[in-house]
Amino acid sequence: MNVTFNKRDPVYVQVIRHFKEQIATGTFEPGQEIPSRRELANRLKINPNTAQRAYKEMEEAGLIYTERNLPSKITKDEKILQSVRKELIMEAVDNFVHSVRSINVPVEEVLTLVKEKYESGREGDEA
Amino acid sequence: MNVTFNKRDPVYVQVIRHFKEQIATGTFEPGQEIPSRRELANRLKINPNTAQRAYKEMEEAGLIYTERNLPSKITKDEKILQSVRKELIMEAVDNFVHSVRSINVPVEEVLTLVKEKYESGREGDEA
DNA sequence: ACAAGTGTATTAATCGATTAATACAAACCA
DNA sequence: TGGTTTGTATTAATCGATTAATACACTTGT
Repeated sequence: MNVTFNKRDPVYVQVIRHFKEQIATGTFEPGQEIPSRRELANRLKINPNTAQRAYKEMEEAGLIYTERNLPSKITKDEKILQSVRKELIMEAVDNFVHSVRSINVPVEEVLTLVKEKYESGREGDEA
Repeated sequence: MNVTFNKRDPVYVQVIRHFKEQIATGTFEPGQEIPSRRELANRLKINPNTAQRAYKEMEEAGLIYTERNLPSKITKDEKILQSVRKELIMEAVDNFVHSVRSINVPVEEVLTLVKEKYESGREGDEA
């Protein structure tokens, strides 16, 4: 549970992003308990309401669920879990293609650059 | 000179981006005159100060230059002109690779998706 | 000389999302 | 039972970047 915040995006957005990445990589199991709002706030040194906001949006998106006032858990819905990965990928691809298209970069050049860049930092998996 | 603004990014940032794209694609020639601040503001329906801010930042970056109070012009420095394209591309590639790495997408899958997406919308050149 | 168009600088207002404060309700556990 | 921990809701404050208002200086062309 290590998150480094940039100051460009809102904290709650970055928290959501972090959870989505954990889900997409399979670090979170279906049904797994996640930290309480206050617990997460303590760990990340953020305001409890900010944690709450992140959790609330994730719950509305079906990523987590809450029964009574027990600690929230990762959804067990495999469809949703898989779609998280797909959506993260598609979003990245869409943004990227849009960017390079707007400056007329040939597709071959694009592919070469991506491949090189991807393989250049190839050790372990730092986010 | 057609710009569609989103409401996520500041206007002046989008204006700069627009000019950079024009430079990167060669739509602007070295030394070419560009619209005055007020003229641009009129065309784009934005505040003159917003146009000024965009121009000021572009001037600081060496993209344009101003002699006395004549209309500003695109720089003639080929080094800078070329670097604009390179930087736009590199920025896009960096962001993209970072995104897909953080969710462990294999490079082959990434390349395939980019290629497909890139070639899917293949007609004319809409930004 | 004058009018209209440049670029520039200083200062102020806006504006909205984000973050925070606080209180409430329910459940669990010792 | 009582204290602690859940989740939740409502409201308020903050906060900073972005945008806007205004005035000035200079040049050009008629």
